Amino acid sequence: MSTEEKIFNAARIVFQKKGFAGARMQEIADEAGINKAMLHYCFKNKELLFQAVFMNAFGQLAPQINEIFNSNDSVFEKIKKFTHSYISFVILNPYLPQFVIQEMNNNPAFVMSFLKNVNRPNPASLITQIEKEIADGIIKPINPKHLLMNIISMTVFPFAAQMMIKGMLQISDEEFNQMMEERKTSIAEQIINSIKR
Amino acid sequence: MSTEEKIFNAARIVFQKKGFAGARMQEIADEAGINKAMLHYCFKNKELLFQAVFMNAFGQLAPQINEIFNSNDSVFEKIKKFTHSYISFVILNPYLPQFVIQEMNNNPAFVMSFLKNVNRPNPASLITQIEKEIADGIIKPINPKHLLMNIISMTVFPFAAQMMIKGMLQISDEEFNQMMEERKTSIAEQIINSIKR
DNA sequence: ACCTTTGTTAACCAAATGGTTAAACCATAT
DNA sequence: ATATGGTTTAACCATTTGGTTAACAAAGGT
Repeated sequence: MSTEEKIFNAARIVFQKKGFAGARMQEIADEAGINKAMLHYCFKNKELLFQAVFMNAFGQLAPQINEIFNSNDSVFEKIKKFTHSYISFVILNPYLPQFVIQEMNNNPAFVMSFLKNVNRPNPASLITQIEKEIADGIIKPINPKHLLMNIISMTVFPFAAQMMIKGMLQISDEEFNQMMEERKTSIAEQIINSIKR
Repeated sequence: MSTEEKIFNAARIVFQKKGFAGARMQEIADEAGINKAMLHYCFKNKELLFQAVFMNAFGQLAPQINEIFNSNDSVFEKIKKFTHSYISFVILNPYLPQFVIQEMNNNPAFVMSFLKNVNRPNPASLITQIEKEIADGIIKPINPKHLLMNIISMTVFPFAAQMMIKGMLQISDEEFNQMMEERKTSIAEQIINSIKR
């Protein structure tokens, strides 16, 4: 593994755990097992190193989602595939959702600007499809944006608010993971059940 | 308004916007319009000032939720009341959810310890009630913890991930607020619709 | 009037932190 | 062998940041 990769991986770990403001360059260097000066040699400064990590994190999520959003499946099929593949992915990267959400809220300017350039998750076509299936009588009338919000909320929130959920429902790590496995299918069932004619 | 109150309010604003690590004592002092030394005179140090703010934030949420969770209403009634009152409250304190979630994730040790002492949102009795109504045939069979997770997710997530939601669905502040108004009732309808016999 | 307690400030301090530098290291081509 | 180029490090630097101090003001009790 090249030094640049070692740094990047270390940075990902530290930034995702502590956020931009809470992360320390020294801690990233230690995690990577190299001298702090190398961080600046490879990535210029904290800001740019962070951007590399953030873009990468976001870049992993977006295309996956778009692929499903823009396929030829029915809405029900898309919901099933989305929840399943999203949860599978996030189980392997549990810090990602909270990380992205936190930094988007803490630095709206930077994020909003880059949301216009990079290929962001774009639900536009899915929204038209939902409207069409409503018109065709396949789905009960509902505001498509609310429907999307509900799907995303149920899927992402338990990961983003992991500590709160665990504390409140008093569940262990194992039980949590098992519930997330169940949610791969249960969320779609739940949603479809409430909107199908 | 006493100096202590001025500091506390300023601290709430700054901490909720930037988080513990991102907040600067000087910025809090400026926001309060007083000298930085007063922060330490009144609250000893950053840690304690933060704890005061966090406890207050959490303390505002918990009892409100418990009141509903532990009332004599039916499950459906509780769901309606919860979503309505929670969203009403959070519209007035939009930074709260992300703040609490962020700091719980960034500092699990501190939070978990205090979750055992302070009266936390306790859904234990609601869970038994759900099990009973399932047995009575009022509600379709469902894991009560998943049901709770779904309710909380749909209610809280749009506020916690405000920037992401706005960016993704391309909605303005006004449109966002209007949707949150709609969700006061639509979430409960959605959920009840999917679990009622 | 005078002392004591409380509130408030400007100036200061030590530690932490992001960033730089100059020298050393090491592979490779000549 | 040696010069050359990129790579890596220890030591250093400037600024920021949480926290302290000592002086000062204001209020209250005697």
